[in-house]
Amino acid sequence: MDTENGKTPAFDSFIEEMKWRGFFEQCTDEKSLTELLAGETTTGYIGFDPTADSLHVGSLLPIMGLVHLQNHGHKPIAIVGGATAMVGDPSGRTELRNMMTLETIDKNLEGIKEQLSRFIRFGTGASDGMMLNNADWLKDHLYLEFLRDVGRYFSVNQMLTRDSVKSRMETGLSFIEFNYMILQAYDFMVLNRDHGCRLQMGGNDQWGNICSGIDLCRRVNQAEVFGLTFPLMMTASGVKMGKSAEGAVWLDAARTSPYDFYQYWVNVDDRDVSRFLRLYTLMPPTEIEKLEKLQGAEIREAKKVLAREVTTLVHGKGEAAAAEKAAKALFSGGGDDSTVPSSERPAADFGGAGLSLLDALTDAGLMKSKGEARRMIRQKAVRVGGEVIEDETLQLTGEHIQDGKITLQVGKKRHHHILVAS
RNA sequence: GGGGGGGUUCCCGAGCGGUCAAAGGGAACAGACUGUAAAUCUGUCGGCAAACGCCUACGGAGGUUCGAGUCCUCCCCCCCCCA
Repeated sequence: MDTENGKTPAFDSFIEEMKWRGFFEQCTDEKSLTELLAGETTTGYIGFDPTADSLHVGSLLPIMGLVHLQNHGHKPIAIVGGATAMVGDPSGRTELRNMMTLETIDKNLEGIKEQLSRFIRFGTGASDGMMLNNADWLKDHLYLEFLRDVGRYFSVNQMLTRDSVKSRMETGLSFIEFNYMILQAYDFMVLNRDHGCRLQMGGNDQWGNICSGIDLCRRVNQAEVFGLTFPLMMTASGVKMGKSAEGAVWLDAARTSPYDFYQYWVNVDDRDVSRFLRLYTLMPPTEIEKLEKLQGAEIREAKKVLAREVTTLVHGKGEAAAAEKAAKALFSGGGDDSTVPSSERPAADFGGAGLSLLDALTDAGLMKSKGEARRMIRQKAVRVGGEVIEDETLQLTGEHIQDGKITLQVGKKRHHHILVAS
């Protein structure tokens, strides 16, 4: 099997690497799947929900799954669920999600495509990735036809035993959600039929849906296909992966700046570092194992490597280096701080009475409201030019400008520079 | 179709007609301690306001009351049981 990026993988097999890196949760038939992967270029897919026009850190795990698949010479397919997003997957949810309009979904698809192409090499070669929208084969079906051709293969009895359904028996499950499983199974069947896809991967909450797809492939295509699931990612503190103070951590630089993205990873819990290095970077095992040996405060070094690696994967080397520089300037002192999150204001704003600190904080996005800004000041959390401010009514004037900028800081970690345009 | 139980601030969840911006817990944020970690302790946690206070919120729309998250009517949604 050739590896097209020229590097020799540290692992002989995809499965072996997935296991070492912590991606492997369940597999439908590990032995046969291993044989398949060893013998031929295998096509595998993962579905992504276009519920927003950007993917977030939560999607990074499946993305990396596809990346590894491709690195081992196989062909990854990313399905964007244009059709299934209209239905809403009940897996892992407690209530019916809001339905999305076709226009929104279309818009979101574009953003996601763009992002995925930074991780996966798309093209027409044997192991080049493909991106497909399941609306293409789902949207024109007639109900009766679909029931007859596909619905006949599903046993309600069996569907009721699926976790995603069972767990909703108390809170309720609408018929439209109940059908999600069928649609996802149908996706797999179509991919198998039209693209020779033999493997579906996904989070462990997808197990039931994946199994349904495998059954359908066998029944309709007489094909043996496989499923592999990843563990559901929680941080050590039991929070869903990818949440920060400002909400979700996005892969889109416009939504989450590379600086904030970098900070997210530098700030992970000690207990998560090793796991994350394996899951979210492509570093070779020997290097990761070296970092895993670090103890105490040294773990910070491992976090920096983690942050740099992941930021590089998502935003590129340049942005990662800039974020690292900014972090160094802010937390270690000295260095180039030109890439710290900033905004611009005309010098005139600081003439006369000046600009109220409260407005400056809220405009910079450091605070959601002036009330919050006041509270923070009372708690001695706000610094201007490094000095703790205790006066809520402070006006920013020329005297606060140093080197053409005013530095704002909230708490230890949130920084912002107001660049004063002359 | 009939009967019963529900819809509360980010989440869970309590809430006698006034003292409810609403108990308690979680999450989150800040301060102390640290290592931009964890744990711990303390504080904060709808908006505007320096403050008095004003505004917006308890599924939706009306109503009764000096006064309603709390009572009444209608509507929407969810759960359970029966048909």
